[in-house]
Amino acid sequence: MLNNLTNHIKKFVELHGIDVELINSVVTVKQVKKKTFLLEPDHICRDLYFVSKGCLRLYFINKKLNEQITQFAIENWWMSDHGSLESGKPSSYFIQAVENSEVISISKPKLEELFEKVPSLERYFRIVQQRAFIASQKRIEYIYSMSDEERYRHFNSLFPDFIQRIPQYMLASYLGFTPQFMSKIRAKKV
Amino acid sequence: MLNNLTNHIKKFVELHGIDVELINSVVTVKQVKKKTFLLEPDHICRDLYFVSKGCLRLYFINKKLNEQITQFAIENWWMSDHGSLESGKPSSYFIQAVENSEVISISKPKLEELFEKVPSLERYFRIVQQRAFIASQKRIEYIYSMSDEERYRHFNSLFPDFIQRIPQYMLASYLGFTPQFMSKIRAKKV
DNA sequence: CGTATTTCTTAATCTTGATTCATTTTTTGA
DNA sequence: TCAAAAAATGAATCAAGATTAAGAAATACG
Repeated sequence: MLNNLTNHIKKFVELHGIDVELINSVVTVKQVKKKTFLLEPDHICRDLYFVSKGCLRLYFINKKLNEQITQFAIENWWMSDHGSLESGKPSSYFIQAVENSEVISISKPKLEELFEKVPSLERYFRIVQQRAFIASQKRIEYIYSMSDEERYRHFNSLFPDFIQRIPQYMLASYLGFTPQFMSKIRAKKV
Repeated sequence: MLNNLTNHIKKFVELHGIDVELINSVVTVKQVKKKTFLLEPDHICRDLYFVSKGCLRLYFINKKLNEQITQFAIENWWMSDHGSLESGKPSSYFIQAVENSEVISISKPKLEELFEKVPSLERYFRIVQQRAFIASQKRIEYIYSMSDEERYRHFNSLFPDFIQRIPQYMLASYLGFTPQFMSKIRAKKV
């Protein structure tokens, strides 16, 4: 649904009818099946993805050849490899659909054009970017102030329904420990 | 130097003479002595700080009653507790000068006003915010893909002159390990 | 359906970096 | 300039979580 995006934007800035049309004219809606890749390593990331329905994950393969998830995006979140997008250099990340999803994508050049035509989008993305930064800082704070076990329990209490949506090994990866350790603490809980 | 700020902004967006005047009319320059606090826990963070000279650190006291540094800011970096600034809730952080520094500060309401009068600042802060987010994500990537020792060596090779400026225990804190462990790997190096 | 693949669990052993406590070195400021 | 405080080092012991290696339980899908 195209409206999901512009409705989200309207929560932060005013949009006129013409703005909505302009935005909708440059984005594309994609239905992506579970396990589909939107980005793979060695490719330059050229798009921003807005999750209108479903769930995406961002991950890379670490030295021990395990998947390391660094981000999830669910409804109303943006997903991209901002590093690659900004620098134009090849990514080392995968972006993959965790569930069958609907994604609204916009290319970087189209977004730049939009900024000229709809200046209030600068503000929208400033605010969205700021929130992402705050969340990211909060995450670093948690990494440095809680043990893995504490962080697992904390995450559980904050996002009880999200953890139902994804396999446990993905949450273990996101939280930075092994599935085995996760089983251990879950067993303890009872 | 007031110019440090506007010169930095000009690297990202165009500013007219009048914009520069508007900006300079709402910011304040402060000379802060080493160890001075710009923010303390239980206070609401009301300002953004631009480091024109010197170095600031952002830290909190963790459960084990140790200082946990989450950010440094040197010349041309912004520093704030964005979480407290945005929510208006009390901070749990300290912002402290690591060296005698010069800081250009702007209050949140004044910044909001500025956004109305100088719209290109929206773009500037969007870009700056985006870079901060990318750096933050990169840091999370490093945390999850390197051992503490690797991260120390990596940080050393990336910022050899920065590590000269700060006490080692602060770097240990920032990297998330103890000063004792840091001594150990430094001793090993020879 | 029923088999193959994916996901989750258990347990034994091993490693990295924390903790504790003592000592040395460096820096600060009266 | 020298005493006090701050910062860095060292070594012994300890703990959280990784690794390895099975096996069990879910889920997907032909």
